[in-house]
Amino acid sequence: MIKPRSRRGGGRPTISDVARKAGVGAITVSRALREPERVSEELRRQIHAAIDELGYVPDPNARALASARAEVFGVLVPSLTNNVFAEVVRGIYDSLSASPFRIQLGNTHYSGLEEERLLQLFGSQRPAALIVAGIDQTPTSRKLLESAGCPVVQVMETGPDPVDMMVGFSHLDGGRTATEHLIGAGYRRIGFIGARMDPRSQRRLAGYRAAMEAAGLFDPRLVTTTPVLSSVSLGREMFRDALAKMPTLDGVFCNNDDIALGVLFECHRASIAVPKTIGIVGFNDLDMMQVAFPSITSIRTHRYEIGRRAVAMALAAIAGNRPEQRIVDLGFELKRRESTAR
Amino acid sequence: MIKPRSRRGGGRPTISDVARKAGVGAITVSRALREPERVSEELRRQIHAAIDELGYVPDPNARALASARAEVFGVLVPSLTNNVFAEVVRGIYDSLSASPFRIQLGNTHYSGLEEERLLQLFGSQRPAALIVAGIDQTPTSRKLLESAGCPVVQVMETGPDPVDMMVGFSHLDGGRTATEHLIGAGYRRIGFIGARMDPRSQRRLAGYRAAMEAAGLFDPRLVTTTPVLSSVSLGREMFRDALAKMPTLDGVFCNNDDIALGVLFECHRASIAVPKTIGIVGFNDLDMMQVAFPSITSIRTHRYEIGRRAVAMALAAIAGNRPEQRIVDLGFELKRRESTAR
DNA sequence: ACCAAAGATGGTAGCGCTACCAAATTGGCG
DNA sequence: CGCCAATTTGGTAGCGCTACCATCTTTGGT
Repeated sequence: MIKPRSRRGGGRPTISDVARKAGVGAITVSRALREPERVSEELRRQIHAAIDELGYVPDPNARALASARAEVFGVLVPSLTNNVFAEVVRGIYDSLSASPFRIQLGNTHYSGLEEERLLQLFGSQRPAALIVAGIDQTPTSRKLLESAGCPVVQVMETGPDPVDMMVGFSHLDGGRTATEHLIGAGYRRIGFIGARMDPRSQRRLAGYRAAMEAAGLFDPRLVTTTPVLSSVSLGREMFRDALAKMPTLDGVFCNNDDIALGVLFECHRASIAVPKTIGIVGFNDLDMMQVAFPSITSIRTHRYEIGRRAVAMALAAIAGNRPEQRIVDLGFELKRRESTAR
Repeated sequence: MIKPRSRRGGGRPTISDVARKAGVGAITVSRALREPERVSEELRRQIHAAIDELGYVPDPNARALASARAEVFGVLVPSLTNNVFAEVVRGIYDSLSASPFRIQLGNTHYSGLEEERLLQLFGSQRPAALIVAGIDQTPTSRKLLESAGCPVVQVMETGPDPVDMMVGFSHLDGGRTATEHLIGAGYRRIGFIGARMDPRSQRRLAGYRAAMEAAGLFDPRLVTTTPVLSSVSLGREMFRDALAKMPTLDGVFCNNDDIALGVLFECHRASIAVPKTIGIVGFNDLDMMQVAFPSITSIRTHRYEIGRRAVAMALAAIAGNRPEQRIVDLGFELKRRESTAR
C-alpha cells in the first residue's frame, strides 16, 4: 500500500491543491502564474480565485529544482557597513523589490578567497544573475563568473575587459580630477591619505599621482596609506601622521569622506585653518560633506544609480535583449565647497 | 524508450555521481555530509575524495525541497543604509559565514505592509530561523511569525511579549539616561530633535519626556520631530527650526548621531559655543562621535553584538536547546564627552 | 467542406535530494 | 553459542514544481 508521506510542509497548499479546486491541471496553474498570456482569461480567473482562497504561495525551492534556474540575484560586496556599498545594495534591492527575484547578498570582507568561496556557493544555486563589486577578481573567481551561465554585472568601476557587463566610473579619473582641483586652487604640497587600500583606492591614488606628476609636484613622502579599514577616527590619526612626516602640507586628497571628515575635525582641534592653511577634498560626497563646517569638497559618485543600472542591465539580459552597451560609465562630479575655496 | 532529460543543470555533478565514484549508495553520501558521525571513517574518506575530485557542491534547492527546511536565515530590517542596522546585519553575516546557513535579507523601508509582504515571501522558503528588527509588528506580521514554524528573534529592542526570543535594549531607558545626563550637567531648556520617528525613536522620546517631567522641565515646544528619513543635513535644518521656535534652547538630545552631527555643524556655522551655550547628546555612538570637535556625548549601543547574539540564540534553538533566557538585554552605555562638559 | 496552422490544456517524467524503513553487520552478554 | 540491541548501509518513494510532448480545440484559407 502506498501511503503518501504526511505532508512535510506542514500542510501548506501545493499547486495540485489549487489545480483541484480550480478544476484544471496542475500544469495549467503553473502556466497561469508564469506565462499568463498562454492561458484563457476564463481559467486564469478561476485559478486566481483558488489561489486566493487557499492562500497558495509557490515554493521557490521546488520551482528552482524543476526549472534548473533560481529566481535569485547573487550580489557580492566587500563590506556591508561601508556607506558606499550600502547604497549600491539599496539600489539593487529597490530595483528588484517589485520583481519575483530574491537577492542573495554576500560579504567578501575585501578578501579574494572569500569571494571565491561565495561565488562557488552562489553558483550552486544557479542564480538568475550575478552582481559583483570591482573588476579585480582572482583568476579563479573570474573563471567561476564566466562559467556561471547567467548575466554578470561588475559594478563600481569600469575597465577594459568585462566578464559580461559593467557599470561604474573611473576611479583614476576621479582621483586625478580631485587632485587637479586642489592644484588649480593654488595648493602645492598636497598629500594623499588613504585607508583600506583596495583596488579602487589604488586607482584613485594613481590618479592623484598622475596629476601631481603632471604638475611637477609629486613627492612620495606626501602619500600616507594603510590597509586598515577606513573610519573617521583613522582619518584623524593618519592626518596627524602625515603632518608629522611633512609639516609643510597644505592640502589633502582623501581616499574617502570618512577620512576627510577625520582630517577636518583634527584641523579644528589643532586650530589649522581650512581652507586657508589646508585644503581638503573627499571622495563619494556623502550627505554630511555639504553640511560640514566648513563644507567639504568631494567627488560625488552615483552609487544608488549604479545599483539600479546594474539590475536594469541584468534584467534586460535575462529577458533576452542584452544591452548593446556592455560598459556603462556613470561618471562622477566634482562638488566644489568651502574646504578648497582659498 | 526512456531518454533521460539532458542534464538541465548543465552537467554539474550530483550526489549519485559522487556515490557511484565512491562505490556507495547515494544516501550514504548524503549522510556523510549531514551527519558524518553516522558513517564509518573509511567510507567518509572515500566519499570526500570523490567529492573533491568531481567538484561536487550540493544543490540547496533540492535539499530544501526534500527536507522541507531550507538552510536559510530570513533577516528583516527597515533600512540598509542606516549604519545601525548595517552593523546588526554585519554581526549576523559574520556569525553565519562559517555555518551552512545562507541569509535572505529583506528591507522593509519602515513599512508594516512591506514587512508583511516579505514575511509572506520568506515564509514560503521555510527558513531555518527568522530575525526581525523591532517589536512592533502588525497583527498580521505577528501571526506570520508565530506560525513560521522556526525560531524567531526580534532584535534591537526588548519588550514584555516576545514572539519567541528577543535581543536588544530599552530605548526608553536610553532616552531617559541621555536626558538625565544633560539635566545633571546643568542644562535646563533641553530640546528633543528626532527624525524618522519609528517606534524606537518614539520610545527614546518617551524617555526624554519622562526625565524632563521628573525634573519639572518638560515643555512640548522643546520637541521637534519629523517622519522624514534621518540625515546630517536634516539635523542641521531641524536644529535651526528648533532654535527659531525656542531661542532660549541650551541643550539637545538627538534621536541619533547623524542628527547630532548636523546640530554640531550648525553650531559651528552660527558660532554657538558647544558645550558652553548648547549641550549636545547623540544616540548610538558611531565612531565619528569621539573624533568630532568637540567630541559628542552619545549613548553607545551594541549593534554588532546584537546581531551575533541573535544568531547564537537562533542556532541554539535550531540545535534543540532553546536558551532559557528568552529576552536578552544588552544594555547601553553613556559616553560622556566634550559636548556636554560644561 | 476540408486541412493545416495556431492556440489551449493536460499527462508524464523527472529536477537532486532526503525521510523512512529495511537489511546487513557487529558486539555484548547471559 | 545464540539472541537481542546497536551500528552501519542501502532502497524506495516522494518533496512541489516545470520541461517536454501529446492531445484536443479553434481558426482561417482555399
